[in-house]
Amino acid sequence: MRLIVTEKDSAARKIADILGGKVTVKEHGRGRQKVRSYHFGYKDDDAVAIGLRGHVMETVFPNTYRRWSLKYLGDMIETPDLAWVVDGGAAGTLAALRSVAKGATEVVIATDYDREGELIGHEALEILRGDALKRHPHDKPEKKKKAGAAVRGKAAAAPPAEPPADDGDPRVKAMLPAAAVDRHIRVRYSALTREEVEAAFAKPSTVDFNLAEAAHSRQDIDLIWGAVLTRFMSLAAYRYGADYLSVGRVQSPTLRLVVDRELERRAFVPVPYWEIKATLTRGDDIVEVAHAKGRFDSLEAMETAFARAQADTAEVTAYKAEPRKVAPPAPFNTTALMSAASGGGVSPARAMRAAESLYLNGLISYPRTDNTVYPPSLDLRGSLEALAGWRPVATTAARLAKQGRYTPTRGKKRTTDHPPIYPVGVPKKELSGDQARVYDLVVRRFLATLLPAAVIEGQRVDIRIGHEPFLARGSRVASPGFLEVYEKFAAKRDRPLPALRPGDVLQVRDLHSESKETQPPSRYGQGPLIEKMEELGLGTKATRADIIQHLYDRNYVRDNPIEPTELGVALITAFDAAMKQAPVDISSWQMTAKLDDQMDRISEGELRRDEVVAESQDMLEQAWKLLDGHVADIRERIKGGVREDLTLGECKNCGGQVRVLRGKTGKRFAACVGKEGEEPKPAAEGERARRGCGQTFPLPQRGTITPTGKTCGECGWPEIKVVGAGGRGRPWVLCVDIDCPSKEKYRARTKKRDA
DNA sequence: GCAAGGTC
Repeated sequence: MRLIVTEKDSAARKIADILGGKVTVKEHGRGRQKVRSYHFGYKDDDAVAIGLRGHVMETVFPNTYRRWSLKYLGDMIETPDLAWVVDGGAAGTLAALRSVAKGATEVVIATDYDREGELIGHEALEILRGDALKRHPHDKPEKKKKAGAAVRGKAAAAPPAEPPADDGDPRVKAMLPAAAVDRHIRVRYSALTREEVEAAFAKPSTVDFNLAEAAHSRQDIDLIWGAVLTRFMSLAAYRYGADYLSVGRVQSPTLRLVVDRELERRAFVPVPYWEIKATLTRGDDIVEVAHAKGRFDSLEAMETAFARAQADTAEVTAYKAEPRKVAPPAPFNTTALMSAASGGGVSPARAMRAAESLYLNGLISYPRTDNTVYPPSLDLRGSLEALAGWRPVATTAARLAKQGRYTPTRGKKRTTDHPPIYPVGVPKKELSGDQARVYDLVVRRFLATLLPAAVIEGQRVDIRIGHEPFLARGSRVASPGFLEVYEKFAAKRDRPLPALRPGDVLQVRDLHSESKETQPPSRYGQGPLIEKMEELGLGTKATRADIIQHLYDRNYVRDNPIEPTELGVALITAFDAAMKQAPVDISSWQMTAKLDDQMDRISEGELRRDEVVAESQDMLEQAWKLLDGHVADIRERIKGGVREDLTLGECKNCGGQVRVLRGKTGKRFAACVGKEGEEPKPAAEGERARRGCGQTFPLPQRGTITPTGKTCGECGWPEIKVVGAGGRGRPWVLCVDIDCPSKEKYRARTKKRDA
């Protein structure tokens, strides 16, 4: 019997469908832990395909390091004593694997065709062979659990097939004879099409253990760095428990991008400039023109030109129209889809969730991919024929389906992991919310990649007013091409000028100058940030949206476009201050670039995992020593940052600071805490001495509260902005004064509704 | 209570 192990259930099912005639599905376990296996006949033998759920092993520290203490950090760096063990959450999967592996004579590793897929394949072999550790070898065996005891987490649902008793052997019991595992076969496919899967099985190979080691080194380094620096920062700043300060190879450089941009904005000095604009008419035609020079750097130069442009009429001196081709966009990979969705108001984290549901419902292909080139094996026509049944794009899809050949666009990234994201089905019921938006986007992008370029006529008219040159630009869609379905930019591209010819005369309706200032660089939106991360190699297709979400959850950033909190700024600037003498790349993206380079060398057999991890430990040791010499500074910066994040503005009564505090029940409220350095007032009997004038206000209990820096026009108390978690929803601006007259209308409305 | 990477 052949045992085929894939990385996910959908791949196991698809492979069974392609290779087998009749497929029998068996279910193992219950509820969320349910695992399916697919049984079929293949080449005169039985076969079973089963999907793991991603990684089934993980890197862990021994329990001796469980306690958070600064005195362990040196040991954690120098002798991390990491072990590679079975992931506790994978118990259900492994029980199912054990049950279907029984009697297998051949093992086929069919995990994803990328670096992590290779490691997952290696994990499966370790477990099947009985080499995998159940727990860290230096940890004591866990005590037997009482039968029927309620245990939280995934492990609880493990069926009894995996013996719960610890017989002292730290290894998982072998599922197959070593010989059968050793002569395993590795198949590699980049799309789950008949053509590719059959070709993969016809050209078997073996697991690339060097490539798997490369991924394994990343796990080790990420854990050591993450654990040591997270503990150091948290302990340095006295932020324990739920408020810990996380640090990581990917999250910290990502935070740095946001913080650096904010610091640039703060350092920005605006430069004034002027523009001259005019409105011209001819009958019903209106033309808005601007001085041909664009920006005037000096007021004098602008005024001179303005004086020379005094006239009642304007004359067209030239008119040019040039067609240019606008190429259709490349197929969607994860980043491009996230970015496009973000532009349409769906955050990357939400878009990813919606895409996941669409994929599980058979509407789009696998949503985690780097690829932007359709593999030739893809059934483009099949998708088009299906889309011909989806009303919003039916005519375009039907027309394309009849076409003989396709020359789809190609992006720069061509990878082996999965095909680009494209529609594979049509919804039976109408979709709603994020899913509707993401599906619509995927469908339109797909059709766009198969449609011809758009032809846009760019227009420019030169006009003289008085003695000065002016101009206006316009554009006209000459041939819509892909814009037929991908109209995102079409509106902007169809702003034609009226028909004008040299010598035409127009009336000057208005001539005015505008005084402006150069603008600081703008904050990152979630879409552009995810693109920047991809460009720098930070995170992966599957993790970038989560990493950004994590920065929100840790209160390092807020709002959208993304703004760092003072805590986020303090964390990054504290690092930098400590690293001044001897910079170590601990919070920069170059650290990842270097790791990538070393992983490539491991996969080529030039370096070993332990060498790369050892080098990384040396680097961390240097960084830690520098940080350790700056504990007090780091503490002060972070405390200051947090205090600033909680300070809403000035108290109208006494000029003190209004700050967010938490009550005994955990509810937050705003209170005047007095001026900086103010002495606490003598306390009444049985009460604590307090600073400030005693003024308090209730606050909304949900969302992130940020001061706007302004005061309310009606009541004079500080104004705040409340934004949902993760930058979701529309920000709500209000003043802290609950009795402010500006709230009358709102209150009247809600009262009526509640009544 | 730590990371990032898979997947649900």
